[in-house]
Amino acid sequence: MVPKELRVAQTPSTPGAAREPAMTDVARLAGVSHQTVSRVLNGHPNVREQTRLRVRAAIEQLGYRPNRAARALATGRSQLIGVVAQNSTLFGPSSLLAAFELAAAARGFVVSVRRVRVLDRGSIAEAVDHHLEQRAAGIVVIAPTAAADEALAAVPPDIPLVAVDGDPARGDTLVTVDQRAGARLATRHLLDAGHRTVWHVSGPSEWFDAADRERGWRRTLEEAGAEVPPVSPADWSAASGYRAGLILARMPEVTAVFAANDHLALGILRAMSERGRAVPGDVSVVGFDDVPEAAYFIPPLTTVRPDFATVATETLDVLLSCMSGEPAASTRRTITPTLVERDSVAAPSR
Amino acid sequence: MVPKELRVAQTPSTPGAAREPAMTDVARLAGVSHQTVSRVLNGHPNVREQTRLRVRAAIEQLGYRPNRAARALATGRSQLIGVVAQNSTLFGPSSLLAAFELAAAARGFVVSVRRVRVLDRGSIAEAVDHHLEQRAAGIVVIAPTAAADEALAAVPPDIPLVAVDGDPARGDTLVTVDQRAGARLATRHLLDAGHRTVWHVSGPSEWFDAADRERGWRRTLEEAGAEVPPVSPADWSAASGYRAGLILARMPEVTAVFAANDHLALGILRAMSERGRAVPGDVSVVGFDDVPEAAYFIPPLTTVRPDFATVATETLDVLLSCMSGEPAASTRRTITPTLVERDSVAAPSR
DNA sequence: TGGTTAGTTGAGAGCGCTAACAAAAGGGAT
DNA sequence: ATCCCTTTTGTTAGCGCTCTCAACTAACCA
Repeated sequence: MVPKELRVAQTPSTPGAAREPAMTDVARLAGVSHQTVSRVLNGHPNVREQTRLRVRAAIEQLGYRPNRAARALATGRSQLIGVVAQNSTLFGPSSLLAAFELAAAARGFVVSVRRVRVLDRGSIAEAVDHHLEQRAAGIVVIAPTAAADEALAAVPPDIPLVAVDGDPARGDTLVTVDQRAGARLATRHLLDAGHRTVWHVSGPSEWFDAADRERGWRRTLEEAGAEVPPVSPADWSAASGYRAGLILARMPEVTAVFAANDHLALGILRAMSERGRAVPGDVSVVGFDDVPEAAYFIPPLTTVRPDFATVATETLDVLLSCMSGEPAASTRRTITPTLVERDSVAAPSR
Repeated sequence: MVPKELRVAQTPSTPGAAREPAMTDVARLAGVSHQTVSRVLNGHPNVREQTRLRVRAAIEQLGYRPNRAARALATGRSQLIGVVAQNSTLFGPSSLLAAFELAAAARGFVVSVRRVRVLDRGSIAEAVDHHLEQRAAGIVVIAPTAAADEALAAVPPDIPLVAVDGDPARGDTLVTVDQRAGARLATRHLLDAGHRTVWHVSGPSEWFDAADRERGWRRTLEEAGAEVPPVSPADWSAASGYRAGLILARMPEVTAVFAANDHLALGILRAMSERGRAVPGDVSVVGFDDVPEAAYFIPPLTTVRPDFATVATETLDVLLSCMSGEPAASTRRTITPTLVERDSVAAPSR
């Protein structure tokens, strides 16, 4: 049953090198041409069942794996998706990234991540360039700042590119969390609890998501006819939330705070606790992100949850449809977050 | 100054296709052979300065980028490092991953990450196989469980492979945080504060790091002649820390707890607070990892900090030395963590 | 002046695969 | 049996790069 070429195929002509089996080795063993092997591998329909089986057996026996580099070279396109992300362990970006990698792998893509230290124009451009050099089939940029968006303008338009949480004003492909809706949810919730107004500790203003959360908060307040207090600027860290919280804690008129993310909220919680202001008794707090630990803050934090897994799959979806060259399909997706109610919100004491 | 072939090079023979410039295009424009271009690109020494400049100018002008797939095919090896990691947003693994990606990029490597949902043998094997198919130059596995380690045994020995936080009993290349030393630091610290003994809330026992932290804690207690209380088993989550904490909080004899990570500690902190046991007044708590928010827990958490950036660079270092085929160099590295003292530890009240 | 060397460049083959075409091999219907 | 059509298989030519080896140049010493 097994062809006689067997021994030949197992011992390559260069005995010392012991190179990986190539397609021709499989072909020889199966007694077919390398092209037939290629057809079997790529699921080409016109191959006789018997032949297909023989080829599969040969592949199995030799432990053959196709060489992706050769395939990429021959076809001119790779199965590689390049991702540009920022070097942070922030919950949002990293869970998004993880979810994306998983989703891409499930669809047979390789993902190569390039981290950038800072989100400036040069770094982003360098990272994108790197992916272009790899002949990436598509590029995903998770970099929600204006500088990043500028860098994206320089990318040749023929390569599929999706920005995640980029400039909402951006024309082309974009997948975003509806930050404004999330902020509205949080602010509305506090207002509905009876608070006269809501204070805001914001993220770094150069981030689109921070800016949009602030905008959503402001708009909601205005619509409700509530006073719009000055925002407390911060970055995303618990440390800056703590600093902002220390000030807010001294102001008796502050009864409700919307923090731009959960870590900021954690810092605020601690500042309040230190200054003897009870949460939610004296001050109500709402966060954003729903980090897994938020339910175990003191008190458990009411927060806004964006579904990162959905963002990831939608991103892949958009990218794939761009890659298959159907730009007609909707190239913008917006994911609306939900409110998770816990114990950090109550009616004001007065 | 500019050669006359300029126009020819700019308009490729197939006007419609407008393909990316290849090495021969550069060569034509610079008036040299493609081989010389290759030499310039690879920093080969024997190229006349004038020629080098001419080639560089042509590269610049055409916006040429070398095709990595072609290079990989020709040389038989890629500049790609495959990473197998688990699909989690746990602080340790994800900061390690980020640091590694950054370090690898700095050394000119592409890193491709393959996430696995569960750390069982099959998943790990599949992920490793995937990287093998890519002809990865090296593989890094961040999967600290026994099942993962078994899967690694099946990898052909000629491909450089480094396990991070793998089985300490493992023979070959391995980079680990010295979990035992960290646990000792934490336990010792609590003992030194005057506690009769220290209770432990552990991570999932199939993780090597969890097992090792427990082992370090137990050993330290034994050496000090202290009673070894039963461990409270948990996973890494704040939720399970909370559940364990609820029980510990009911036991008056519990005055000191060492949690296997900071999120567990957070859950414990909350359980204590809920049951009216003051930290550190009634109970002292120490965590592990030093997540950025730990300083803003209530109270700020004393914890053990493993330096993930160092783990990442060491990992790359070991991998690179394996790849250059010098197995003589130390293939095992151990990173010793440090204790970060904050406010969650005090002397027992009695 | 020739011969020897080192430095510099070019020509050609081949890495492992796919794409396009060409050639067999199997059915009916005539 | 002949023709045509469909299905299956083989042949050939690249993809863009690196490698090996040969060829050319210039410089040096005898």
